[in-house]
Amino acid sequence: MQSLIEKKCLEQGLKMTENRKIVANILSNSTDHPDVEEVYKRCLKQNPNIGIATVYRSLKIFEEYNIITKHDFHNEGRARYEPINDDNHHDHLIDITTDEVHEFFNEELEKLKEKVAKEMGFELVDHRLDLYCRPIKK
Amino acid sequence: MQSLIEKKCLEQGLKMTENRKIVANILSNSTDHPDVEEVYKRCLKQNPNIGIATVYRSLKIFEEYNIITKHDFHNEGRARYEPINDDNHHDHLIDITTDEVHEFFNEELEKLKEKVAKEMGFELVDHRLDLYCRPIKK
DNA sequence: CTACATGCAAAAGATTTGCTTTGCG
DNA sequence: CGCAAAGCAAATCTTTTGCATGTAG
Repeated sequence: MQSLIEKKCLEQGLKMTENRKIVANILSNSTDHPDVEEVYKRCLKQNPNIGIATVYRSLKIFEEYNIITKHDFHNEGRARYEPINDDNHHDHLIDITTDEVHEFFNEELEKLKEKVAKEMGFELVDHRLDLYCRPIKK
Repeated sequence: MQSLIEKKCLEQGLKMTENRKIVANILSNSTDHPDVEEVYKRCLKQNPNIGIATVYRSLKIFEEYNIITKHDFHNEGRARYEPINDDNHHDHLIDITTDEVHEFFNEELEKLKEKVAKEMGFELVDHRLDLYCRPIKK
């Protein structure tokens, strides 16, 4: 069955090789914002011959076509990826005690971002909000 | 005259060597979020013998002591720094046509961040909001 | 069939580290 | 004086690239 990412690639006219399908499917089925090394490891299970350069190249292309997006939470020095889902924009809340990433969406927050940009004379093209938090102890 | 960063270092009991003073002063007097290479270049004017490793080490220490903060706008693969000024928290609006970084502060936005975190059962420790924008043409 | 994707290894860029010397407190 | 800082070069880590070969459209 064809993943959403794969579908978007085809719409954009990207050549769908075996490797690109694998990378696309892995990202489509991930909810944990994996880094490149992790994506590579998961790819190896489906194609033991894939090179990490191919993984880097695939991710870069998908990103250029706005099919996936890159993150650098906590400036950890290594990129993490997640699929872009147009009707599911969200921000991130990172639990600093576990490094777990939670997604959230707040309409009011979104409107406010637009408003601030407009007030400063800009049109909002993209944005990134990360909240680094500690769980409230009972 | 002693910079704010230098003062904070002393408060924390950090050893203030000539090089640390130089790095501290440069950052205190910068408003442009310079990257390490740029900080290094500015240091060289005051001490032609300083090594880039020293600049990296100083920045890292200042960051650990919460005296400065690191950014990775646009995932450009290279860290940028700015001083932390407790009574001057702000977010960033990046003009994608020029890469200029504008700072802004919006009380409502700040409150909303806290509120969202609390609703999810977390205490907000740190946060990062970057708006990537295009100037509105008249 | 042809242009583009791939694998591999080497290169590049950013940052860190080991070791010896220097200098702050 | 003693321990942490600095300089230099080598090491490390992540990402990119050159080149010969394979493959989707």
